[in-house]
Amino acid sequence: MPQTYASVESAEEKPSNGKRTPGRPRSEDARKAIHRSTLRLLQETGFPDLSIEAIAADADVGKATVYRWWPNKASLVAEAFSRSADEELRFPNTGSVRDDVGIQMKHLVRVLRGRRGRIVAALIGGGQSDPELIQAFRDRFMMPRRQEAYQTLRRGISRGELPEDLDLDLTLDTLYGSLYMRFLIRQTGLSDDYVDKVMALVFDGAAKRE
Amino acid sequence: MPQTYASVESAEEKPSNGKRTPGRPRSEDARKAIHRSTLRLLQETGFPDLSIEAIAADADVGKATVYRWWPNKASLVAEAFSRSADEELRFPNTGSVRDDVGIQMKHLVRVLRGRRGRIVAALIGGGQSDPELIQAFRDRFMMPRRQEAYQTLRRGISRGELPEDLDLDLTLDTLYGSLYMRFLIRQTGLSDDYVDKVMALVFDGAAKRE
Amino acid sequence: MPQTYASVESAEEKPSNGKRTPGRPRSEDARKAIHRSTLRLLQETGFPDLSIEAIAADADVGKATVYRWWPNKASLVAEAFSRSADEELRFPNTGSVRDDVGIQMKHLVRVLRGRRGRIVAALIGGGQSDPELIQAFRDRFMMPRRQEAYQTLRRGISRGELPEDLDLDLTLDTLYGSLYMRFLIRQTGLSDDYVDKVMALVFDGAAKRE
Amino acid sequence: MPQTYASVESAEEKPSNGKRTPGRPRSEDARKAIHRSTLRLLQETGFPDLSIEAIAADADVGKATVYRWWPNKASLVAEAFSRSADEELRFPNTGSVRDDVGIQMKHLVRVLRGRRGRIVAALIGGGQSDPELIQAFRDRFMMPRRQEAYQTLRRGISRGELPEDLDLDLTLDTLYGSLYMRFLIRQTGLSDDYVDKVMALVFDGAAKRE
DNA sequence: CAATAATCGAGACGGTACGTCACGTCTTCTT
DNA sequence: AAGAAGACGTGACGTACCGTCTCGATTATTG
Repeated sequence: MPQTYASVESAEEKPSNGKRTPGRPRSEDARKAIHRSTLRLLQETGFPDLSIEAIAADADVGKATVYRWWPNKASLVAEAFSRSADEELRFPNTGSVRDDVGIQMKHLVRVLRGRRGRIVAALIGGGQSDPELIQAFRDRFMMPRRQEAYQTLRRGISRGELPEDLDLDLTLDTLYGSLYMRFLIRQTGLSDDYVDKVMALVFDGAAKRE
Repeated sequence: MPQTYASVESAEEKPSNGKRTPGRPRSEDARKAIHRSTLRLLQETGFPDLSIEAIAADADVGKATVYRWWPNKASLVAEAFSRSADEELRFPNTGSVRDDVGIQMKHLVRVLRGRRGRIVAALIGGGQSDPELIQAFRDRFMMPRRQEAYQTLRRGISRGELPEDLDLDLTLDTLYGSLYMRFLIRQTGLSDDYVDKVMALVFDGAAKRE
Repeated sequence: MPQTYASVESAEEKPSNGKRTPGRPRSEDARKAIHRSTLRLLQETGFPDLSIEAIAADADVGKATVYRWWPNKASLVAEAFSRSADEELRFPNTGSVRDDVGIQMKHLVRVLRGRRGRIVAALIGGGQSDPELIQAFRDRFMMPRRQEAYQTLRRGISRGELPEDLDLDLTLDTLYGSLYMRFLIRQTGLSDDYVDKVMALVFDGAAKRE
Repeated sequence: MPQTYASVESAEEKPSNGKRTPGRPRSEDARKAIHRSTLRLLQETGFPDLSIEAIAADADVGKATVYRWWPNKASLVAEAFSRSADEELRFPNTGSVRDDVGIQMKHLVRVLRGRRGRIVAALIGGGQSDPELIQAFRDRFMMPRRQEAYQTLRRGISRGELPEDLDLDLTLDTLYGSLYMRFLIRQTGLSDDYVDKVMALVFDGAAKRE
């Protein structure tokens, strides 16, 4: 059966050796309709109230078709989300680390405050009780961006804007953790202005300079 | 009806104006047994798989008794958790802001990594699709601690350790956001050592000093 | 406890020996209100959907007050109904058996077709699965009338209108069974005209006279 | 949806127009097991104490399967009963109306006094507060027999045993009403001998012949 | 006049069954 | 072989009543 976890972690399904598998091929229409319905219903109801029954009905698809290709709700949501992943969260390269990171953080703020924010919240929220879901979120959404973030910070180091021994993960977890704190828990005060203040705090420090 | 959310946000149930409410009084035994079973089953199964059916059975209580006093699973968990809320997360007063905050953060790290961490994760996770639950978490768990945090930071300001114009919420969201980033999303690297490094980063800044 | 079956079969509760029992006496208001609510709700919902919860609420009475005085729903309904029993179903004495019985049967038809018919149907219907209820119906409603019917038929015999060896129960069961057949099962065609035709059939016979 | 009352009144379920309905077909095993359990439990407990929960458990069937096909307990019982309906209540053709009707009435007496009597009582009793149930009883149990009864009486008319203007429904309601009076209300005295006496009374009349 | 006693209303209690919903699996015909 | 359709057994949902209980308050008789 193809619904092993490989299909969640990588989008590879084809054996890609000349021969095609016999029988009716998988329907691309069904796959797309399921993704579309998943994302739409996820925004409306949140992860725990999202039912596969409803997805199948909404996508005009048999329930068995969903179960044939995805082992559980989490992997379906993770895949649907990552397919809709955006180019708008790429890091720019302006010549200034602070600008590069600040610009990207503001893009993220826009995403989180928009309608896709509900999906991100659903993924992280659902992930608290579903290890595979949070894993998928990390692998498919967070890590690709973090790779770029590393490069951006390293450019800053090589330009002398940041110290050579800077702990990249620590820095990024603190910068973005500040955003997620307001997004997930405080659920208020998440704005471009806040990004500027977080940047200033983390780069310059809270303590009084002597 | 007592099952409004007021009863979750404040522990006040008694009208306490001379007259008692008529009818058989609420059973304290039942309330305690329900709390106990809730916390126990929550650790065993996680929030989404926690069923009120199971709680009632485990507590030797009628299902209706649960529904009579709590409008949903979320509020029940929130209340049960906050009743077990800890003295161990108080802020000390050592004479140094950095020490005070650092010590408290390390206590929090210990809680999050321990068995009560599952409950915190369940509350924040469940709260992503239940506004009342995250509200309850903020009001009952987070805010009491934050009040102490404000005082601790203000002591630091008055002692000259921190600048007078310090944005308290910004500072705290960044410090604790860094922890929650690793607790909720990265799910790794949460340690006393990490607390020290976050403290150093936020207080002294990431940027190279001239 | 006073709720033995004596209290259903006879309305006698008072010991009626000079001494009154100590303590607060039973409330007549409550008893009447319960009877009233019982009959009203019985018409609205039928016996199986009649709940003691609803009766108590409707009568502004504690549930325990109902349970204190009646052992079950059946006895409550039977008593409430028999208290409302009518003078309008007495047998007249016109000098003709056929007239006497016909007039009474037409009165019964009017009762069955009216709003009290629902109660009779509820009693007989409920009695099919509750021996005490059908027993109460027989004892309290049917038998008092049948006693009068016997006398009416016997008057007819002594006047020579009916044969001396007439089986009274057989005759009455057939006359009234014909009505109840249309009331309970066929639920149509129950009218004064039908009474006349039943009378003619039973008194004169269906077979062709030679 | 198939669970309309049409499916109770007529046994027709198949559309039987060339095409089958799509999807997994209804399980005949489940249907039979539910019927069997219904009849068995009905005899044991009576209609009001018969729970669909218990039927489903006894039949090793999901509760939803019961609710999918029957709108309520009443229709389930009615259908289960009518499926077990008997050939033993057919009218014979002996050449004498009185014999034909008498024989059939005695068969009915045997049914009512036997274990299937409880079911008949449950149907008529339950039907007093459920119009659809009594309707189903009439349509499925009573009317088929009454059609035969009409023919039997008409044979008697054509043979000159009965007058040409005989009111068939009146006659049958009176004959059978007499039996049901003793079955439903008096709950005593229902015997073959009683049938003979009812026959004599209704055919020859109660009044004294001149 | 106080003490005693049974009632009253109110309403919470542990239960049971309700009828619904979604689960994940299955069985059919069609593509 | 995959598709849709939809029935299947399972089990939790939240609700309604069951009959019992525990309250304070009320209303009588008894000492």
